[in-house]
Amino acid sequence: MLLTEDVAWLLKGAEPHTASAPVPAPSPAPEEPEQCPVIDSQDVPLAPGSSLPPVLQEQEEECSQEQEECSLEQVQTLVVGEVLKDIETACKLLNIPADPLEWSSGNVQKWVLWTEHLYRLPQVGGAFQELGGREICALTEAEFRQRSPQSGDVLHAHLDIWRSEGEELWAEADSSCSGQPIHLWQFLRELLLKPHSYGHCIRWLNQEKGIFKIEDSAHVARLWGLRKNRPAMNYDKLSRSIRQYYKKGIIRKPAVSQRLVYQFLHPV
DNA sequence: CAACAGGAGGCCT
DNA sequence: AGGCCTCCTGTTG
Repeated sequence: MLLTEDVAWLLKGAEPHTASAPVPAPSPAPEEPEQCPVIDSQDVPLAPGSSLPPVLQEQEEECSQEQEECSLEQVQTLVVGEVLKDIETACKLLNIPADPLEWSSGNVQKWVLWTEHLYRLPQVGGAFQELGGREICALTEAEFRQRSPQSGDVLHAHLDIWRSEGEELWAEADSSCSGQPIHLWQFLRELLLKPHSYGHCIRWLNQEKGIFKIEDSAHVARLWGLRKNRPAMNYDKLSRSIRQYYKKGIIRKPAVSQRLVYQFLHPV
């Protein structure tokens, strides 16, 4: 969760047009028109499972010495790749298009709720109700703050990232995410695969054995409810659905039963 | 008191 | 019919 937020500030500061420039249309990257769609960051020395911050620090130190442009570009490539993956995951989990311009008012509401729960922002209530994707994208940061004095600026920053990354993803995400309904076990696995985003509410105890623990039952239930459009979802009902998996051999209680700890039977 | 187990009925695709 | 959602009773730590 920290990562993406750090990334938000990093991107803001690193972008050529800083601060509140009145950007009318979602501005694609002004440079490198051809090679930017490469999401896979193979040229970057980063192990798949390793965390980002140490690398960033390393790069930034180099930045301050010399080769500012080159290092900065590497960092941006790295960061953009991570952000793209995060957005892609969120799209799948929320079942909304990656491009905010395509959002319905329901999608907007979902995104707001999701973002404020993911980053534990103060709840904005209906501040953005009845707004479609195009409308919320047209709002300035000031208007965001006006509608939500407490978290409007953060929401605006996140929407900015979605806007700049969205159109690259929407074709791919559209084909992969807006499909059949996701299963609960798939949803849980997706959360578990994004520990830096969801590790505070669900995490592996032993990934090899598929054993995981729900750290914040109410939070996980809320996210599941958002995904399924079930505002009344709670852990009591979510756990009942998990229990349905017992006889199907998808999830079980581990040998030593612990509260809020479950185990996938066919780990992947 | 919250998590846990599981029956039963309804709803939707 | 399968996969939940909802509501329920009862048990357990």
